[in-house]
Amino acid sequence: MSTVRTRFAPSPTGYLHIGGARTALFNYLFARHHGGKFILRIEDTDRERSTEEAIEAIIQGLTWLQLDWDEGPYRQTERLAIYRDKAEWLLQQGKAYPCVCAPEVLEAKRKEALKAKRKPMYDGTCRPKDRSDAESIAAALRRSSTPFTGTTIVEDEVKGPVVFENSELDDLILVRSGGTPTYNFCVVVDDIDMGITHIIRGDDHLANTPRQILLYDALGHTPPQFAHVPLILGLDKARLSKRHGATSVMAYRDMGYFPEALVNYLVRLGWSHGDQEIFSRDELIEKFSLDAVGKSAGIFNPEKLLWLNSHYLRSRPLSQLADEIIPFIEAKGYPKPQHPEWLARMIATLAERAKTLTELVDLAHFYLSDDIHIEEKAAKKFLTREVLEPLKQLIQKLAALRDFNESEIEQAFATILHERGLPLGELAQPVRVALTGAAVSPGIYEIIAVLGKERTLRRLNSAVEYLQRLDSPG
RNA sequence: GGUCCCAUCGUCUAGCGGUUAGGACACCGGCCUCUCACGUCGGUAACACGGGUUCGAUUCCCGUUGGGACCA
Repeated sequence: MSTVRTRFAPSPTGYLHIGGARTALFNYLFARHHGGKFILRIEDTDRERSTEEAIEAIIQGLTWLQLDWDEGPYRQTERLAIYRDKAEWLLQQGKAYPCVCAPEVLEAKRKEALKAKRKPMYDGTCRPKDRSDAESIAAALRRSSTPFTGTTIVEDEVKGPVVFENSELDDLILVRSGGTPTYNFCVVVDDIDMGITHIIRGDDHLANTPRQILLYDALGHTPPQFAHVPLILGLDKARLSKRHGATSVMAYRDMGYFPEALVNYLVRLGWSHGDQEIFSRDELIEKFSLDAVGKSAGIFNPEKLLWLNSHYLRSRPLSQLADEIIPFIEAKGYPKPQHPEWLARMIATLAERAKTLTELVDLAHFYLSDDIHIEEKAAKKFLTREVLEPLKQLIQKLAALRDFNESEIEQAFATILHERGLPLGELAQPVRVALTGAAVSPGIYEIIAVLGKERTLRRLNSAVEYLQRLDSPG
């Protein structure tokens, strides 16, 4: 019995982006579903573009999403000897040959082919006509085993069988003249070496797959199962990239998103399970399968992600939110609240109104700071002469409360309203403006209770002063 | 340009020959209500086009169109 082994193999040229994260997620879920292993491999043979920071960033992203891997990170740059050995072996087997064509010559031929509207393919100049002996491996190596006829079929788990004419495939470069192995060669060698059973990757790799299959043959191995998942597109239907806004996974963390929400969003972009929208991690592992992965590319929809995030925000335990919100409070420059319990009470009034942690902090401004700004429009509409007396009365009543809790506060309001024959709105709105600076906020009693007697009275008193100034012109 | 992939509401999708074409996000309205939000009820909105196959096509096949990817 062969256990399932999948891998995520990013090249460390930048942060972990949305598309990569989904590929990693699918690999992770598939492995977990089958009780197999999920392997992380860093494809850093392109030394020009690979950086240590990028490796760190990718690891950080995967960690944040809790896509934990079982092996690795392996690094291709640590495996160069293996590629060299394999190349040598292919050479000895007569399945590869040295190619000494000068890059300029190849380039010229390519341009010529393009001009003549022919497919730019290697013309096989260095291909051994008979059984010429391989001299130097220092020259670029090309695989010579590409058949001229027949077809190579990719039996894809997502796309179904995809047929390629072998005549369309040319001999590909295995090792460059400088001695560095090429991408296609390394992937195959690594996937064989690491016992990968299922290659789940973006469908931008589909066109490379037939050549890779031929390489598996040359190396004497059966190819693994392939599953090419569609790419994620931006709003303009072009492949998702930086110009479509935030594409870095960590940027979403910084914007106050939860990893659960991002995972839930990404998994549903291209995969479905009937009508279900919300999935716990365990459910995903239980239900994920490749045959429910769609064939067509999906457009990244930030609004749905936002909705999912608000869902997770609302269903999160308050104590956890109180914990998670602190860095966001500090990032906005507010003093760090000293009492987690109070913070939890504050969040309780706000949670269903916020979609992200960042938004939660913004909505909490009047709790977090006493330096509140009263919106002019709101003041004009609600802080009018008529409310001066009711406001004064409210201050008295609130000041007299022993238990400053919601029901006591509500009682105080009720008494005043009853005595004066006022509807609640006529007192609640002015108080709301006085306490928060705006005409929109959580329920008035909860605000007052959370703010506490002292801060409430201070703000109500300044509102009274403001109203008295209105009354004494000049 | 060549090769390959793809095509259901604006978006993500269900559908696997016979459905009033379902759900979700977004949008619009009602209800709830101290504002906002949540919640709830309802609404607008899709099978790209043309040929076949079939008693019957959203579904199967072939084209067209459109989009995407790879090749440099």
